[in-house]
Amino acid sequence: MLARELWRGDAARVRQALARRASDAPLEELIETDTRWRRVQAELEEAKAERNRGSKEVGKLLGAGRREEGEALRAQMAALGERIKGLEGEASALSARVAELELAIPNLPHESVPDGVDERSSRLERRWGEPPTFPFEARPHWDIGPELGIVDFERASTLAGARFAVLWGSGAALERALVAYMLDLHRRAGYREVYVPFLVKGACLVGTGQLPKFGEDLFKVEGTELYLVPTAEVPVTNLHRGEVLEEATLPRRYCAYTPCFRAEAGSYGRDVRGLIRQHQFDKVELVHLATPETSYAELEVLVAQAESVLQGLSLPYRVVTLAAGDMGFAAAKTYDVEVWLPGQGCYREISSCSNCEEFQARRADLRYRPAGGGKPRYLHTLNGSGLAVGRTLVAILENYQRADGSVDVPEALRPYLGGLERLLPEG
RNA sequence: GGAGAGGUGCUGGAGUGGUCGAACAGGGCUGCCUGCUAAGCAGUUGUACCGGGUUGACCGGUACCGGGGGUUCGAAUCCCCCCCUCUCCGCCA
Repeated sequence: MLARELWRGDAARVRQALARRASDAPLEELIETDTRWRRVQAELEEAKAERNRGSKEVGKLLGAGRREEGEALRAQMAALGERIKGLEGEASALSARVAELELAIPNLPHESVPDGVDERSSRLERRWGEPPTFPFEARPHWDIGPELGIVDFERASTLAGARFAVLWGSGAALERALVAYMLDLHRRAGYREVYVPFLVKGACLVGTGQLPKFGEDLFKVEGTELYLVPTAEVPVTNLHRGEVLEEATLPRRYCAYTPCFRAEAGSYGRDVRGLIRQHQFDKVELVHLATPETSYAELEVLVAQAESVLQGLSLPYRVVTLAAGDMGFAAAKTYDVEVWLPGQGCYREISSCSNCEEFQARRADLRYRPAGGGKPRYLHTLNGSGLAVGRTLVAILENYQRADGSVDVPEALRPYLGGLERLLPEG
């Protein structure tokens, strides 16, 4: 949510920023409705002030035994009450509409974000590692996994339909090892691990920006008001909803493992094979809460932390800055970390690290009290994957594959797998 | 799931139709006093929104006593619905 002063005071600037996003947000309707609301609100409050004065007077007159005058004024106030009721209805309808429209305006892109509306306009920041060369044709993970007997799409389909996977044996263990490895790495870097609910109220999703606009991407549990989390960003960012944190406790850096559930509406044709796009996947998430002064420095810390996971696994990757029109709803600036996938001969997103500035903080009411005292201010929220576990598994299968179909286990993971050095056909 | 109790400001805790944004106490802040600390004395101390303005000094107004609706000239106070917390019972990993 944007600060109201922003579009009330400088609509042109907001209009221009939204144009960079190629956004169809209802800014003009918002401004117009807001103007009408304020007009009615002023009228309403004036009427109420009059009634408050009159009602006090009624009490006095009746108390003083001046019955006739009191009754006359009472009747007058009753009439005024009717008018107030009408204005109230009008004002609350307009105010509700303003709130609704406000929630439909995305965050404004940071000045350092490149122009453009899709990934072709992303700006390459850096590359790390060399894509491996193979003396054979590199194969995709959807062949490698099933042949080793550790990834099973057929049985997943029997259980739940398309876009699910069953992991067997060392595949399941590898998934678990990755989660543990990532969390340990983050904890050593000073992140506080947190375990959170996998079901959340709608208010949390409004807080982070998934609702009200993107409900079709979510799974809602029938008969309840709860949603399956699409990312740990939602419960973790909402942890301090309604709180005022002391500046001395910032920045806060949290990490959390959760499964993530996404309906993937509107992505029917895309990534239909393999583990890349699933209704359910594991992810370790990083969330920072920071002051406005430090949030962009924190974004660099965050993306570096995500990168350290890939470095630890010796997986080649690159970092790009997303274009203004390619970012998520809540983000002001986003770095994508893309891992090299030999089976597909391209870099694929494995982490997305964003600074949402105060956009989510306003929605979720996350504030801090400045060190010198004074009024609470909205803090800045950041989040990033560290990393998407399923896609990391994909990257390992494809980058560590061998001619005979076996797959080496990255050194860093061996302690988590009882020293296992290589994945061989099993089952 | 069943029964009971309760939700008031930073905290404890009064208030059962008007003079209550809310007694009193604690805490915080300011000043006095003080060699320092403690104690004491005096004052002060919420948030959001709307309007005005020397545009975040200030002035006026409205709202807020768990949330929503109702009764009334007027609601923290009366009525209805909902949520949450606590205690006991049941069930359960």
